[in-house]
Amino acid sequence: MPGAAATDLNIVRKCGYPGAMDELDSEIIRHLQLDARQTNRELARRVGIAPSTCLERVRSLQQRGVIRGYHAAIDPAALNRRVEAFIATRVRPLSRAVIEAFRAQVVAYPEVLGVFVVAGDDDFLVHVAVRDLDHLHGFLIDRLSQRKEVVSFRSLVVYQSGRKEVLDRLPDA
Amino acid sequence: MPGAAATDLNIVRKCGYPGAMDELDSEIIRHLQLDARQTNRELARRVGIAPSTCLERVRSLQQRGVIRGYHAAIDPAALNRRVEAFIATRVRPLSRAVIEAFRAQVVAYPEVLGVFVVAGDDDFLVHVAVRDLDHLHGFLIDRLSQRKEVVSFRSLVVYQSGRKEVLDRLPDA
DNA sequence: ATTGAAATCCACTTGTA
DNA sequence: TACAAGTGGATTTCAAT
Repeated sequence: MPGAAATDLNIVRKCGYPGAMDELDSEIIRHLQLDARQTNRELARRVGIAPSTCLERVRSLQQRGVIRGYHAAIDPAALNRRVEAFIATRVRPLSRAVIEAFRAQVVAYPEVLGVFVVAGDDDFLVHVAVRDLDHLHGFLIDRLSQRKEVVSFRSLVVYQSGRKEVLDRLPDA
Repeated sequence: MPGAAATDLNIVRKCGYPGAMDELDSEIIRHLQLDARQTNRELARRVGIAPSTCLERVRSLQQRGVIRGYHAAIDPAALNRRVEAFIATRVRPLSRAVIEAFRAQVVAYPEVLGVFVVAGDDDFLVHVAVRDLDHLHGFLIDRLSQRKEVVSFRSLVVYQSGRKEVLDRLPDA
């Protein structure tokens, strides 16, 4: 069926995502970002479709990888993490092997929230949340400085942070 | 009852969080970070308590603000956001009013994932996710450069990112 | 504070348009 | 693909320890 195949490809090209992502999917995603634990009935009512239809949509979104998971957001203070920082880090040599090893091993440290490989003067941005400033210092000298590939770093301690919980789909144009 | 008050204060000081956070709470939180949509029965079975007890613990954690919410994680590509970057930004004057206005208004831009007020050479780290490099450029010149308080910025485009989904509680010692 | 049972509500499946 | 109904199962409440 070449006609159908062409249509599918057009949809993929237009939306930039296989499986189509219409307005209904976007609405479902928006509501699940806001509250992932609401019942399927609530969700269906809010987006204006039947519960069974809604359930099918959600399962499709999960299977397509659009929905990657459902996570509880925890107060950092309850996890004993009152100090948050980004650590801009430079490593040498800048080879694929070094970058990959650094990324994988650093993200495994319990203090680390995430590791970003970035373009610019710095090679990495390491996002950490630790108990206090003493423990940040401890992380820097006991973990980061111990690594042979690290040539320099500087800390950007976070005084305030404003994160967005619900992200809308950006327009194609 | 001064004895009880002293005990409560000791608990607060020791755990760093009012309401106590024992091992059971930590286990519940760990499982809910991994999968926020699992049923209460599953969760209860995994931590080894009765479903009704588990429900009570979860509700207490919510009421105490330890659990802040449940959010679905969405593939950025499905949201038409294939380019991610941090933008280190400097503003002047560095007054409380300017900082607060910048933070509140910039986080409201649809491209922005989060805004961090940081210590160091840069005043802010603006985390964005946009359609492509052209749109990143567009954000920089149409949004950021338009703001009177912005004196300079530099982009750190993210090539790879590794984020942690489950955060453990750090030890008190 | 934790538990077990009862009642209500929801998810999942099947059938149909 | 979307909807409607029925069944099995889960959530929630409540009484008791």
